[in-house]
Amino acid sequence: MSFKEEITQHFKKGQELYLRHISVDCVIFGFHQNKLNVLLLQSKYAGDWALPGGFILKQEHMDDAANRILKNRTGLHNIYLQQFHVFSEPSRSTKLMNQQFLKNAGVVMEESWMFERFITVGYTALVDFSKAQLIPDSFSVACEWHNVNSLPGMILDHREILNTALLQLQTNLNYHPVGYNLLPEKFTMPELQKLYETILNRPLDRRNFQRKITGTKILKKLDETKKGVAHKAPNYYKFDLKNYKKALKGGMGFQLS
Amino acid sequence: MSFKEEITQHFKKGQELYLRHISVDCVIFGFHQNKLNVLLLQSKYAGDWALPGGFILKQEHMDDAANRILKNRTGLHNIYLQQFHVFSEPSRSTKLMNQQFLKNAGVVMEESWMFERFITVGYTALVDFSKAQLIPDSFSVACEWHNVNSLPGMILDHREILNTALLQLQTNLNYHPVGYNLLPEKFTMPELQKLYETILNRPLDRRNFQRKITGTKILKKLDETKKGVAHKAPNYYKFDLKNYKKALKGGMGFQLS
DNA sequence: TTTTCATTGCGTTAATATGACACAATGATA
DNA sequence: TATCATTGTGTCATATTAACGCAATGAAAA
Repeated sequence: MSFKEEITQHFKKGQELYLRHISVDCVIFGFHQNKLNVLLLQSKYAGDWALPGGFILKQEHMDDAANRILKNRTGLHNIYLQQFHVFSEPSRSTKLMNQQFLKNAGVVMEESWMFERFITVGYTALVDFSKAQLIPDSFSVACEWHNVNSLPGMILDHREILNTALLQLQTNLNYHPVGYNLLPEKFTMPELQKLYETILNRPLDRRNFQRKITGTKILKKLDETKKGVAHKAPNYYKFDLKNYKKALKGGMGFQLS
Repeated sequence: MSFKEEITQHFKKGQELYLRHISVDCVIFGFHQNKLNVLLLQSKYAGDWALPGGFILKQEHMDDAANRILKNRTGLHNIYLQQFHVFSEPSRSTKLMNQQFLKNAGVVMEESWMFERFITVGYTALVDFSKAQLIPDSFSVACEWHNVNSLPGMILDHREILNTALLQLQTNLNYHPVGYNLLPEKFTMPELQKLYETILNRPLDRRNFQRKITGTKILKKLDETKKGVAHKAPNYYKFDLKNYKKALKGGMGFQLS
């Protein structure tokens, strides 16, 4: 099936499958080798990059739609994924923009549910870079991680959505724990600190960080040190899942210095 | 025009006017005489109470829709009103529930955009109880303030929406100022404290409260004391609007004891 | 007029949290 | 065996917080 046929099919089926006017866009942050990346798709014909997104099935919970999108792009599931903001600027997408996209694809349509105005709900997640199996959707040629400090051109208001998510991630770092399903089962304190530093984009005091994190009780210290490393071997920790999840809801309430 | 005609008209026009599947519900808190109230509408035929809500015009920003609803119910505008959560449970409203509502109203319709599934965006605001001119919408017999501690039966998931808003209001109290367009131009420290205590539903230490609020610089102390009161006359304050708005965005960052 | 007294403004103190830094222990590498 | 970057633990001055004391105020009571 050609792309033209595929997309035409998709557009027709979509009208029956999805709620109109509403989309979901996911800002999926990935952490790997002390870099904070975000998952982007390159549009087959627009050239610019887009957040992984999609629509809500007529009988689907919006959270499930977001999880479905995440799963389809990365193979990951059971990830802490949460809505953070609704973007509803009437001019955020226009009929002309959407038609242009199709024209580039060689498809001519006068009317479609896709040409109508969309309000989008932003979701954000933090995943383990290395565990994700990236798969582009049918509109895209590429599905890649991009460093948040060097982002390519992006479609519509996706840059704004991304910035909002990043700001929110940084703000929430003081109140909500981070790291589960992002770090390996066992990890060291310096590894956890690097994660925080990468998100905040600034250095933290090693000793104060340890004191504060330890104070939250979200960690369990293991009777094991990392092997085969130069210099003093750091201790292994794992998350105390019970307290971790409690902190996810209730907050941890400390300020990072 | 009878209600039956009116509602039939409304339903037909709505299809042209509004985005489908999306609604807005406002949790409008009102403060008056040291009580925290919330604005509710009583459905003409359902009996239960509902949050003031509505739909988004085809070319309207969602924030504008929320402000329009607030304005229509209370006459108030330029109020700090913000989205706080999207409620998208597929079963939160059903065709049967909506049809039943109409049947009660004596209107029989087989199909309507109103019967379709709705995702609703919750907005929250805090207004001056006494400045609001309450006006029910055409679906409602009453538009009244209800104390948050004694709420009546509510339709759909409106109770859950309200609870979410209240929790969020309490949580945000540590980071965002409250009181502007809620207290009179000039107010006393005990009055401001009462507002905080009412929202948090617990007493605060008078002296520590004053020290912390003063520390945020959102207040300007006036050279004037309240007249005609028993006991020592408290000083008047007003908000330093510049710092207040800065704190609205950036946060104040203190914990209330 | 004088006294009473609930309330306000300002201050104190102890406990706790924070930011900045010191130092010994570790263990692969030189 | 010595080196040395890194880790674990601790110290200390300062800031913040929670809890409370006390004199000043001024309408109401005596």
